[in-house]
Amino acid sequence: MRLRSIVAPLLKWFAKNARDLPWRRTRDPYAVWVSEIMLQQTQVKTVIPYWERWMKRLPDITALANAREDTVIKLWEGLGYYSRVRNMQKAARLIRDEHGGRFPRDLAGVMALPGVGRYTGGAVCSIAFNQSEPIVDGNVIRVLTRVVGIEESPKAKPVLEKIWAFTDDLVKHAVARQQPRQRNASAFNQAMMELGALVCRPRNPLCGGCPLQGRCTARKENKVETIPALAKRAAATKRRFIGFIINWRGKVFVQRRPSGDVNAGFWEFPNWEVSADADAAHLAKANLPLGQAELLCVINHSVTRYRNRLEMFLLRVSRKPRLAKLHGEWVSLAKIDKFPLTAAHRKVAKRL
DNA sequence: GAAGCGTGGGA
DNA sequence: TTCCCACGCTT
Repeated sequence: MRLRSIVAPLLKWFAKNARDLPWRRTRDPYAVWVSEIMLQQTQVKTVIPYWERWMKRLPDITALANAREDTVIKLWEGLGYYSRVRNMQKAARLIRDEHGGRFPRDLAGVMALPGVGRYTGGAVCSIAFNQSEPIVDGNVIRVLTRVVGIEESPKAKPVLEKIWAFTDDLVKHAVARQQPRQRNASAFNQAMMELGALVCRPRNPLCGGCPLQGRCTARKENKVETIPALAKRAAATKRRFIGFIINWRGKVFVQRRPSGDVNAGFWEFPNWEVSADADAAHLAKANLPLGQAELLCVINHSVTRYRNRLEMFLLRVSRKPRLAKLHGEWVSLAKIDKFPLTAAHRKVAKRL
């Protein structure tokens, strides 16, 4: 197939242009897996310090499996998608208990871990073990739709399956032609993603520096700006929250989100959702003591399709209030940094 | 303000 | 079984 002719120039380009990223200096499947989970949701620049801190504190499966949940969650604070970090610890415990602590070595075994799907399974198997498993992420989709000139939306199932079939063929071709001591399944998969990240960017791609420019249909037909076809986005919903910093003798009250909830295990200041158009009278009826509180700040915080507005009030009390219905702790401001807070509440804490 | 991004749970 | 969307933060 003609598409196979992209493999050689791509590998050559990658050998010269690959970024020196910390997780590229290891083939430890645990380290690769940690980096892949972090990279699913966050850009490289942000992930680097998180990955380095994580690997220092939890250098292997055993360390992660045996760590306290608080420790693990704290290491993830600020990355978002917190169910993934809980899945990672579940996976580590599963490896400890069911696999004798040894990371699974095949695609089915890796994909059986919670939080690992087709992409991450293929990434770990190709990058850590150099197995010729294909991977398709946003970068690969962009590179291939452009090179091949696919104008239909890659969200459509048959289109996506076609892209998986292309990469599957390409990674096997890359391995078939590899020289001894080369790691071409690893290099090919990373090269596709690296090209998407550095050259074949979503906007303003650097076609002039692309090793595939002579083979790219989108470039030839002047469709680089319209391929891949964008999906229409769901409308955002506005939500409004009222929260309190209850300050008693220099300590503030924080509560832990229960397991099963969004952001389970994270801490936050007491807060409630109120209707978007609630005014002071409505809030008074809800028994919220706004009268004695001063507005500290308003945090606008976007989460997936929600535009959240969090109004935080400062309430100073001289007697320790009985907050029987709220399960939480009084912490001094100096110690608030030790608690994993959700992003919006971390912003609030920074204003204190 | 819009776009980007894998997995998994529920429709 | 297949499809849709929640999940969170950054640029």
